[in-house]
Amino acid sequence: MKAKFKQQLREAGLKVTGPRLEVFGFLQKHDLTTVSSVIRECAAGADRASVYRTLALFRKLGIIHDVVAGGKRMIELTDRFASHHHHLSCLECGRSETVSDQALESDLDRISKKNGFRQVSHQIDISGICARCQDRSPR
Amino acid sequence: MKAKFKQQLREAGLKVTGPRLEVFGFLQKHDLTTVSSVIRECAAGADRASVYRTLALFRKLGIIHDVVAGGKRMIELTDRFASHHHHLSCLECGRSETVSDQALESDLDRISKKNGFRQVSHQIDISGICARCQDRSPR
DNA sequence: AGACTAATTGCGACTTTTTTGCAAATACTT
DNA sequence: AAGTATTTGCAAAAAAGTCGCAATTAGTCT
Repeated sequence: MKAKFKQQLREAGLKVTGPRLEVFGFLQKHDLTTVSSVIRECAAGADRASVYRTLALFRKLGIIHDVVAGGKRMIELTDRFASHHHHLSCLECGRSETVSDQALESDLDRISKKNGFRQVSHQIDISGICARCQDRSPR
Repeated sequence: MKAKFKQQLREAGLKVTGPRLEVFGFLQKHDLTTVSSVIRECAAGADRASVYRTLALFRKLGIIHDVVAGGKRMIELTDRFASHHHHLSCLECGRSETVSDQALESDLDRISKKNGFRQVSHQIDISGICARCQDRSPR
């Protein structure tokens, strides 16, 4: 996966640099994360400004995308660098579970086609209370 | 709809004020919008700080929620004040179309149940190229 | 209608987040 | 190993969001 990443950069005439590897590595370890986490955790290997520039670049290259999970803005690797999935976000504990569902995917395709839309990507976030939190504070 | 809004405020012991009406009215007119648009367009009737406070309040009261459309962070009225729907966002022209689909909704219910999740809300964004933009710049 | 009171506003100062210019450093080519 | 275009870190600036507080206002009670 890291090889594919390097290849994509080189094919675009871009350099494989320390900050880019650092940020990419972090994103691989923490699939769903925030900009401020990346800044904080990559501080040793990448200046704040470089993190912003790197994230902007990754976005443009389709390496990451922005999503909302549990009402908060997050970033994560796109399907090319992580398996396609969606999120169930718990509003109480903040954790996000990952789901994949074929029927869901077909519906989204059908809807896109019906509207003459050429789909590039999609994202789904289900917010609610996870099983564990329901047990802990029953209602 | 505006009556229901006023009622909700009063029932919560909150006042119906100029800024709140102004912001609510703007949100009704521009379903999918951004914080900065609200600030800009409501400047006459609400100070920047009041807009932030008002939006925070609306969020807490479940009057608005944050969504991502076409990769950008937007806000819109929740289902109670606008009919439930999702978005097809064009990455080229930036416009968003609205869709409702029952099969999709059932999928989300099924997925939530399967994971023991008590669903509170969900959001979907399909990003791509709309029919019009495909015609204009064919590929 | 007028007075009372708690909620809300606008303002300005402030913090946080994001962007930008530029000289120095670095990755890649030859 | 040198050459070059890209990228980085830094510092400064712009943009976005927050907060305290005195003044104002909506709703209530007479």
